[in-house]
This record gives sequence, C-alpha cells and structure tokens, in this order.
Amino acid sequence: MPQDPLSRAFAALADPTRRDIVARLAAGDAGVGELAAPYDVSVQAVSKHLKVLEEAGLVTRSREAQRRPCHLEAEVFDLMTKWIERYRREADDRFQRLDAVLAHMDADENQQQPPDDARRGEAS
Amino acid sequence: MPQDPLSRAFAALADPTRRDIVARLAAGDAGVGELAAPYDVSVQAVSKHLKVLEEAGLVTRSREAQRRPCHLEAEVFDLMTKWIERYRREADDRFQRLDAVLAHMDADENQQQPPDDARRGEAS
DNA sequence: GACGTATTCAATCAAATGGTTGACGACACC
DNA sequence: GGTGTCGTCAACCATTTGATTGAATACGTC
Repeated sequence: MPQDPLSRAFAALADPTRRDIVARLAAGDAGVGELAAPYDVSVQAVSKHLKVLEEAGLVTRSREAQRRPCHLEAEVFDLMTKWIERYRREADDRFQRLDAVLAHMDADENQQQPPDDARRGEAS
Repeated sequence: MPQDPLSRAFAALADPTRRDIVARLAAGDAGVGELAAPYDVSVQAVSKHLKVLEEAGLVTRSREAQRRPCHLEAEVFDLMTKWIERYRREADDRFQRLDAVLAHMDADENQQQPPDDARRGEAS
C-alpha cells in the first residue's frame, strides 16, 4: 500500500465506524476493548480499523501493560483541512473574480456597444 | 449505496486522481474530455470519477450543447472541514486541560500529601 | 438524414475493503 | 507455572472499487 498520506487520511475517515472512533478518541484516549464495546462487530474488526487510522497517522498507540491506548494526533487533520481549504478558497476567489468580470461587462454593455458573446472565458 | 454524506465526501477525496480533478476544477469549470486529457486512463474512467464527485456533492454539472461542464461546489467541503476541526479542537482542548491538571497535581504534590494514583480519569 | 464530437451505459475483471472465526503472543495475578 | 485478559495475526469470504473495452445516446453541422 504505497499510498500518499492524503489518500490514506481521507480513506481512513471515509468509514462511519472509524469516524466514530475518532470522535470518541477526541474525548480521551482509550484501549481497543473499550472502543469496540459499543459496536456489534468483533474486537478484531475494530483492531483493523485502528490499524488503518494508525497507518493514516491519525492516531498513535502507546503500550501500558497489555493495553494499547490509542491517542489522537492532530497533524494529519491539519494536512487535510489545509488541502480542502486551499481549493475551496481558490474556487471562491475565482467565483468572485467571475462575478466582478460579469458586473463589469454589464456596465460596459449598458454604456457602450453590446457584445453579447464570449461567456465564461478563462482568466489566465 | 445509501451512504451518509460525509462518508461519500471523504471517500471521493481518497483518490489522488479525483483530488487532482478537484484541484483543476478550482481553477475553472471544465468538461470531461479536457479533464481526462492529462491522465493516461480512458475517458470513461474519468467520467466515473466525476460521477463519484457529483454523488458526493463536491461538483455539479450543467449542460451546454453536448458538453457537461463540471463546477466545484463549496458546501460539502465546509461540511468536511467542520467535522475535522470539531474533533481536532476537542482533542486539543482536552490536551490543554490535561496539561493544566498535571501542573496542578505537581503543585499539590510539592506542597501537600502525594496522592500518586487515579491517572487519566474521565471528565464527564 | 448522415457524420463527428462529447459523454455515458453495460459487461467484465483484478485488486482492495470490511467483516468473520480460530489460533497465537504478551502480560498481570494467583 | 497455570489462568484470565487484552490485543494481534492468519486465513477466508462477500462486496466494492478502479479500470478496461465496446456499444449506445445527445447534440451541432454539413
């Protein structure tokens, strides 16, 4: 699985059970048994989910006797929000530029000759 | 596929090709053909990717002659960042609370009797 | 109405995913 | 050292996913 970090992170959060695990870990570290209790799947399945979350860098695990407490790690979450926000903002900016261009074209249209053509042109 | 919106959204962005498509759509709307050009996969494969993005609510498609221009939609991106940020912040807060508690316990320890017990208690 | 372009639908396939059960490893406790 | 608890590893199974090819559909143009 030589996948890039973002793919692993997004894929990890694409599962409702794993998102729920993350939500509960946000309230405090916990072991596999405690995490598995609320679900009606086997402990092994939850262990696999935790492995996915760990490989995505979203959680880390320490050792404490035979328990392996899971701890949420903020870094990769930041990576995801940064990615999302970057392109959302880019799209928003473009939207506003387009708005401005259209407004300007309207103004031109109302004052001078009506070109009535070339909608949605690319801005370099 | 009766999946919840967040699962669909995260799953959609878990694929590098789809993330790249999103990145390019952030720079401007585009049709399937244009989007498919840079990749060495078939146009049909890209069409499928776009269907996934559309079902996730990340892009919408209009009709313009035989073309189906794709347009980035900000709403679901916000949904994702809100989810991520919520739990990241929760975890951060807990971290800071724990820090404060430990500092307080240190102070108590140095001034009064050492309890030396009850680590990692749950906060209601 | 035939033709070309842009896009999707359908059948198919290999690989990945999420789940199961059963056996094993690590550790505290008696 | 045997026993119980917590967790993982391994083998297996059904479903989903990403891709392919080939046939359709939708639309402008000639």
